[in-house]
Amino acid sequence: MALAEAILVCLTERPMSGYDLAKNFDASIGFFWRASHQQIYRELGRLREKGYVLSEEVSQNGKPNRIIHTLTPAGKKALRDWSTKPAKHPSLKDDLLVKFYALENVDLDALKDQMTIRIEQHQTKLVKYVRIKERYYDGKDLDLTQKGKLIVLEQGILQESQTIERLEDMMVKLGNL
Amino acid sequence: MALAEAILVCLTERPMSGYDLAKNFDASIGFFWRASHQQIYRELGRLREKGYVLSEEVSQNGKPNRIIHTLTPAGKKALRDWSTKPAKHPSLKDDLLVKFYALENVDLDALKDQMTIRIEQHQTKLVKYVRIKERYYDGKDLDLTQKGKLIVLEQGILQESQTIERLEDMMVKLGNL
DNA sequence: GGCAACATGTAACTTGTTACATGATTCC
DNA sequence: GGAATCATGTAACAAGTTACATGTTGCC
Repeated sequence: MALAEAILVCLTERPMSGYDLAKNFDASIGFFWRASHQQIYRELGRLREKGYVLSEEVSQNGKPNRIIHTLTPAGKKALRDWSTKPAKHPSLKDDLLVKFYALENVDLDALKDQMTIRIEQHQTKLVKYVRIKERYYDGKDLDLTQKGKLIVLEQGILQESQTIERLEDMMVKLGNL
Repeated sequence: MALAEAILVCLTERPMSGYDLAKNFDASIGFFWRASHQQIYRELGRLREKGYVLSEEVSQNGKPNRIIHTLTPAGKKALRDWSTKPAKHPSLKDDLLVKFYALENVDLDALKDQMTIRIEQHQTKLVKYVRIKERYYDGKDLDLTQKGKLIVLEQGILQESQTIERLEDMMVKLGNL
């Protein structure tokens, strides 16, 4: 289970509230590990119990109070330990490909529409990644952590553009049946 | 939830036992939808209750009895209905990329080892796909369903080889830090 | 005799999703 | 006045994992 670790990874950057984390999981780290705010709050509770994070309430003028979670030395150690354990193969589950597996029992027009939507989703992602790269990484001096993030970002950019190409190819094949 | 539908899709091909389905989820359809035998048996129970499959015990000489599940017309209809509903974005969760996100808090040598293993896993998959294509699809006359499977298979082959390239590129970058 | 493959399941637990619940501030 | 964003959570349920449980046949 790497949700715990994904949260710890986020907190290496800076202490954050559950809300901040949820936004992060919608943006940066969420590009390859998605989690809802409910999951994050539940997991934060467990991390607190284990002593991997320290949670402190901070009052803000006007706005509701925030609870800021800070990575503890124990949390940092847990993260390093986890990093040495073998990575699991990523879980793959794709509706769309399942549908291709029984073309005779499927609505082909609906499938084409879904392909179009899927392609657009990947294009949106691609644009997002490229913008982030240009804004935060291009032409900057980077430390080790930033270099790691850049590697992932560049791999994401490649992956998205290749995925789009493959989906477009599938669309053509679907049209020529 | 598409596990139910993935099972129904498998059963369009031919009636099968839970054991057969589990093997299928280890091989063909499992390339983009993984499920354990426990999940499959549980789901088969539900599909039976809904009337989407018909389950009949068949005795075999010597071997333990098998329970053969057949897709019903209601199941076929459910499948077509499902096919028109929007596909979900595939769930992405990748340990390995999470680890890249906090390079300073991670064991770099261990990470490299994990990358090597990951690359090998994709190579194994690639070989498997290519063999299946050669053995069952190349130079054959194909019906609609087989054509759909071939499309997925070819997209899988491309995906795997591109993934291997990207991972190798990441390895090089990791070495040059 | 032992191991792999065949064959089907239950139980306990962890993860992930959907819906509900509340309340403040800021911008239009 | 209404919508969006900020901010935190609970409850119920669905899906996925791990461990347990049992018994056969066929091959070496």
